[in-house]
Amino acid sequence: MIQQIQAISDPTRFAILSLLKDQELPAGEIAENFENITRPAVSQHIRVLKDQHLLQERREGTRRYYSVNTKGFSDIRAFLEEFWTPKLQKLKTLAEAEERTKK
Amino acid sequence: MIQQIQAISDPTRFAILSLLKDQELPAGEIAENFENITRPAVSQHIRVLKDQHLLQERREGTRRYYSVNTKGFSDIRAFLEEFWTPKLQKLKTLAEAEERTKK
DNA sequence: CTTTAATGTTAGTTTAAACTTACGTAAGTG
DNA sequence: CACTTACGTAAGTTTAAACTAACATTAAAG
Repeated sequence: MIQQIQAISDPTRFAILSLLKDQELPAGEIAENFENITRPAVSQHIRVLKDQHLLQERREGTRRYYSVNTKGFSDIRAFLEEFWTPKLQKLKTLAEAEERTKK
Repeated sequence: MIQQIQAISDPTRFAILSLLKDQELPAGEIAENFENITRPAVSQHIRVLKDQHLLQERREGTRRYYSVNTKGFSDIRAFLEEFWTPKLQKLKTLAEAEERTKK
């Protein structure tokens, strides 16, 4: 799961994901969207994202269309939910710790 | 926002966040939880997380207690929600693309 | 006002990973 | 079956960031 977060954290891969958020595109067109990055580099990033199940592939002749795999984000989401949702136990622990240091 | 994700993506920082999920701890005790990492390294990681507003600090004498700043996760959460939530427009675009390649 | 405890900071080294160049492959086209 | 198109892969280089060792700081205690 940490590997999924690492996959997302790279700026280029983040941009690729954002690009594919609402559409599917072939690898070549994805590369055209970036001026400062070559096609092979994009290809490698796609591989990383695919390995982490964050992208899915659809083949059509020589073309390979990529789109975001919504389901791949569920683990990351669940993890972040734990940070977002305030825990009663946590608040209690914080209060106790504060109490202790006052002594 | 990409910097927040990068902050979380490092395994050591990820472990620190997990450790502080339900409790606050002073820097020294955080470091004690990791065998293969020195105290200065932990200190640097704390700095990165604090810069990205993912940790908050409470000073008590010479000690500095750290805990997770729930609010700091809101941007990341909002971003991931967009991937999680299936978009009607997206499904439409995917269908159209599929149609086009069949010609 | 020196001393200690807890922590932060800086410089320099090591390590990981992103990128480029060159080559390989697989599916159509004439 | 040569040729092209669209893409993937591998080797090697470059770049970024994690780590260590040594020094600095800040707040209490004697």
